Amino acid sequence: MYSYKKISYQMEEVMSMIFHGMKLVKSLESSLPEKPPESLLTSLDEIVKTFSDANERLKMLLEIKNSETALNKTKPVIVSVANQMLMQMEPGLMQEYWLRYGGSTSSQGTEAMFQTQLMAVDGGGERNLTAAVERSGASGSSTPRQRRRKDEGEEQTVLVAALRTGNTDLPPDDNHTWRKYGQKEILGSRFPRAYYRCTHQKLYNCPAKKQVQRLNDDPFTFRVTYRGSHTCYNSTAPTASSATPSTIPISSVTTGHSVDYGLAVVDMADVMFGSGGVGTNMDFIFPKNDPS
DNA sequence: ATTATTTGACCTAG
DNA sequence: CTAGGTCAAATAAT
Repeated sequence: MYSYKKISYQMEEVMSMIFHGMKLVKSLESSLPEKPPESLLTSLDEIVKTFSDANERLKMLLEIKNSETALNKTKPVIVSVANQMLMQMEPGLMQEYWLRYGGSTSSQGTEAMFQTQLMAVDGGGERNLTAAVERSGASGSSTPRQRRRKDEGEEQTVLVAALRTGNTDLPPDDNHTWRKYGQKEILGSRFPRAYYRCTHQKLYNCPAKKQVQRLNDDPFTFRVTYRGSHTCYNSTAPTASSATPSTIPISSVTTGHSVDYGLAVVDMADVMFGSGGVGTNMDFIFPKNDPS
């Protein structure tokens, strides 16, 4: 049996794959002129495979979803949902495609990209759903645990002020989701150092980590050190309107570069599958503020 | 029932 | 050996 948590988690993976695909497209696009045919082929292969995988995965998810909710009206709508999501996620990319492939007012380019994949949903490809979904089964119990190497790329240190508002001043909140995995007393520091890693480390090897250390002299300030940039595309939405920086950078030293996407994939999954209980609310098709 | 945090053990570079 | 970083089992939170 599948829980809904599981499914929306799977949805996250699908969205991540799509993001990755789009990234590949962009990178190909920017280096298109000076690309030798061989490497062009390689790039295209990779892109096709990425989207194809996402397509397969999405098909399975929809099969599951449809079989679990006796209702059946999702299919025609999915395309527009995908479009809507893409517009939210990558307006820039959409625009590019409109210009290039002569779309009209609606998002033709991207629509075309996805139509092929999503139409296939109707084709009722009977697949072994269970096999692919519950893959993470038993493995060799004694893996000689690989140890971390030294120096994992860039490093960025930021000083942030603790929140003055009332209570515990501990969690400075950037726009990523972190999972604490350790805490250590540091020699010569009055306060412990906390270790976090990206929550979506599982969504294939997102290496992002951070350390949070309260300053000795100024307990109202934290030193946050970031290591590795996110390869997951699941930043929590920094909505343009809600510019409430709960975290105030005082100063920063940067040696790296990171990409931020506008909307969390997690939220995408919620749009499509809802975050609530099982089999409820088929209105997930429309935006939250839909009048109806 | 799943996901997150806590915390001592464990690991590795120096 | 020590110090800092990470793992993972127990525990808490949702």
